[in-house]
Amino acid sequence: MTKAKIQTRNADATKRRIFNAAYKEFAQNGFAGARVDQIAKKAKANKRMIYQYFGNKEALFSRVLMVAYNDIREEEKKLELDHLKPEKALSKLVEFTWDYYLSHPEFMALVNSANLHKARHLSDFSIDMTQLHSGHVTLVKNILDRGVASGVFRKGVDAVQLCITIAAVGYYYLTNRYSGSILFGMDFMEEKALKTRGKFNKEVILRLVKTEKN
Amino acid sequence: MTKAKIQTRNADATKRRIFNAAYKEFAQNGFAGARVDQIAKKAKANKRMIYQYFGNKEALFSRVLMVAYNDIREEEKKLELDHLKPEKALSKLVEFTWDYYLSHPEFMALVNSANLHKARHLSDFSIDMTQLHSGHVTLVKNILDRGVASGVFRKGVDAVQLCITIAAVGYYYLTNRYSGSILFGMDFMEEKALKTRGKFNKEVILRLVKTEKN
Amino acid sequence: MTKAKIQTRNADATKRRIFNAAYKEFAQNGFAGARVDQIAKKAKANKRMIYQYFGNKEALFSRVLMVAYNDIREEEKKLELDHLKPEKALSKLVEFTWDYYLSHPEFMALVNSANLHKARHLSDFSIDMTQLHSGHVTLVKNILDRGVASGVFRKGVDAVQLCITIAAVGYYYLTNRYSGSILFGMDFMEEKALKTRGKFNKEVILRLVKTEKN
Amino acid sequence: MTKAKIQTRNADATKRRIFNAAYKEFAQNGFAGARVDQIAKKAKANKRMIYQYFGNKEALFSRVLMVAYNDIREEEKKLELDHLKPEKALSKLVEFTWDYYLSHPEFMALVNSANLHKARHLSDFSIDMTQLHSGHVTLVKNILDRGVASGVFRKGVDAVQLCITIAAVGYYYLTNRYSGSILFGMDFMEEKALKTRGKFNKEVILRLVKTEKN
DNA sequence: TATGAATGAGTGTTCATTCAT
DNA sequence: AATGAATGAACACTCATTCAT
Repeated sequence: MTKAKIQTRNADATKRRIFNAAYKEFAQNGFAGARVDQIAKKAKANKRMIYQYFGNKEALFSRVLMVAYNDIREEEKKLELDHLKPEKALSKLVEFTWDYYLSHPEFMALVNSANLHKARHLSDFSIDMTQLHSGHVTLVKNILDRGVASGVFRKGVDAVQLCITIAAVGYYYLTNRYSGSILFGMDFMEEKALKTRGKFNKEVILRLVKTEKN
Repeated sequence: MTKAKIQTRNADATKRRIFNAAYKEFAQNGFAGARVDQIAKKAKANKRMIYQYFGNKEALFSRVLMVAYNDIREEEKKLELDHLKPEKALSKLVEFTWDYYLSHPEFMALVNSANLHKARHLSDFSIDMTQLHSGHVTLVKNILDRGVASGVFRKGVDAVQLCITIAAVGYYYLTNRYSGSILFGMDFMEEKALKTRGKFNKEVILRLVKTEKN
Repeated sequence: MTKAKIQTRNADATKRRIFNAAYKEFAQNGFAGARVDQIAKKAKANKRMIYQYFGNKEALFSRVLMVAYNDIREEEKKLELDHLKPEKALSKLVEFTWDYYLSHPEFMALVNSANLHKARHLSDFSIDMTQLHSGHVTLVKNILDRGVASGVFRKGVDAVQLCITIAAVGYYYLTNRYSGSILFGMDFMEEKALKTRGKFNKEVILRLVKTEKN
Repeated sequence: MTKAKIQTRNADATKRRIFNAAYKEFAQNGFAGARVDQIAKKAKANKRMIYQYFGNKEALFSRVLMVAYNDIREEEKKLELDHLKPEKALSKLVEFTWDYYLSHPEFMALVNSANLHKARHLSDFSIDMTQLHSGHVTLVKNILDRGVASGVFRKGVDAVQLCITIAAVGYYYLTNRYSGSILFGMDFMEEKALKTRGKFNKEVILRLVKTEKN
């Protein structure tokens, strides 16, 4: 193994450590609240390396956002929903979305921060983002179409609006879990409460698309 | 003969100007990104006055949050939904929620920032907040109960989950309007898109609670 | 009683409250550490009054210093040492000095602060101060002279140096009581320790001036 | 070939420059009156470096105090008083103390400031300080014991009280040199006056401990 | 590739003092 | 005689970024 390779490997490792640290720091504190010093410290890297590898704080945040969005879609692909019946497929997607948010609360914090800054950190990768996401809409649209064809789903449900709603019902509950717990006087993160909400989400979506029984 | 007070040497007016400026600054930049200097400048007040009247940045943010939450409930009360038929009442509430978020995008930004900080700025007023909000849940619960009694709504829908969902469908769309516009490749804030979403929200909620036709 | 008189009386009372508050504040925090706001608060007076009555922070400090120096001499006069035998008189003076410092620790703090600022706050009253103090030296000198005349004190002890030393032995112990307690590993302010030191001071001074026995 | 390091990019040098500047600034203005900006300026260092190397203003003051106390003891050790006869040793110690205060007036200013703050800046190093100082007491005690053994010193003189008194007679005169000059109407720092006082101090201490002649 | 030292603009906060009534 | 509102400069401290090695 050549020296160049080792250096590359170390460089890659450093870069990855910085990225992971940045991911956490941005998620915990938002873009404005995140500290470059803290990222370097968490990454056990020299601060200078951050600038070497990522340019500056803003570019690093952009990078983190892009990867974050990519990750969720990557996971989604693994579901292989095309093999399932429409109703089951949709139910599983709602469940997946909820579970993903639940196990990746940082994702929501990043998205919120991105929007506070009017998504300007996304605009560099605008095209990639749109393309990446179109797969998601197509996925939902396919399920819907199959459901309509088999008569279990009603016609006329817009796929984009459905996508948004699937995300909304879980996202809102979880991103506002702290204020929610105070306002509603209950622990939003308690196991039972989470189970209840997870089930409720599926009901919201399915009642929205299913054909009325007769 | 008393004259209308000039803006100078008027404690109440200054306090109000500071508050309003803070409201905007926090909404635009989040808690961490907000600048006390900027608030003073926007309020055309001396920075010292901010500390005189509100203590410090954190207390000012707490105050802003409390008022923001109060405002939305105050507006809600004006709807007088008890006079309306259940279905109409619920529809109007969904519409109101959507319209309120639409005309007060700062509200969502504030709530997001509060949650980024784990709602610690709310905990000072925890009790007031809970009480304030309980009225909201009761309102929804009354509509639900009336609907069940008259047979238009199905039994077993949890009022709290419904409250959350009513908020969720509008909040998510609007708070993530910037990233959404990029991801879905459409302008989320375009008039037609807003109308479409507003209508969709109502459908989501009503299909969730309505009795199945036969 | 006329209105003018009441106002005067109130004005005097306010002035006195301010003065007393300033005395404490300067003693507790030194000149630089003292806060005008705090003085006003302690005095339950409007801050503006401080400037009305005393000009500014520096002038107020000057005033406090002058009164502080005056007070100790005023108390000293009450001792009527001329009626006592030289040895007894000197012993009583040492005791008085120690007791005064002990019961007026603020005095030492004020003097220290004055010296940190090179006594510029004293220079306005330079002449008064010198005159005031000359009485003190005279007092000691008289005791010394009487002692020499009666053979109990040796000749050639300088009155000024004696004055300084009488002050020094108590002042140093008390003004440095906090650092002293740490350095010497004992509580300088404990009752027994104070008694020991008080007695020691007298021994230092008397052995210094007394004729050698034969 | 190594070259002598330039002052820039030299952590140790910068740290030392900051320390020295802080020493002066604290001595001149006390803790409260000292300005961090001024320290940076004097040290020709960036303000940020102060925080990098010392944490904050309080910690820097603590550090300065500790070193200041250490320095005087370090110098004292060089005297090698054990080789001298008791009377000579004691006389030399009094002289040293006086000379040290005279050539290090900052030391007294620092100690005064530390005591104004109730020595809280010393408490971090409480144990070190006590231990450091115990050497000083032992030194004096040894001289006393040797003197008693050889019959030149009387029995029963407490070493701690003696230590305090040796310091007191010089410290008081010098720390209050500005007010003293005004009160006593003479220049405390004039060469002759200093000589007189230096001599007087020795007399105070020696008369205190020496055996009465017969 | 990597590092620790350094920077200047800025951060929230507090100060002594003055204004308007 | 008295007040509360207001000010601007200063305060301790921190930021993202760059330099020298």
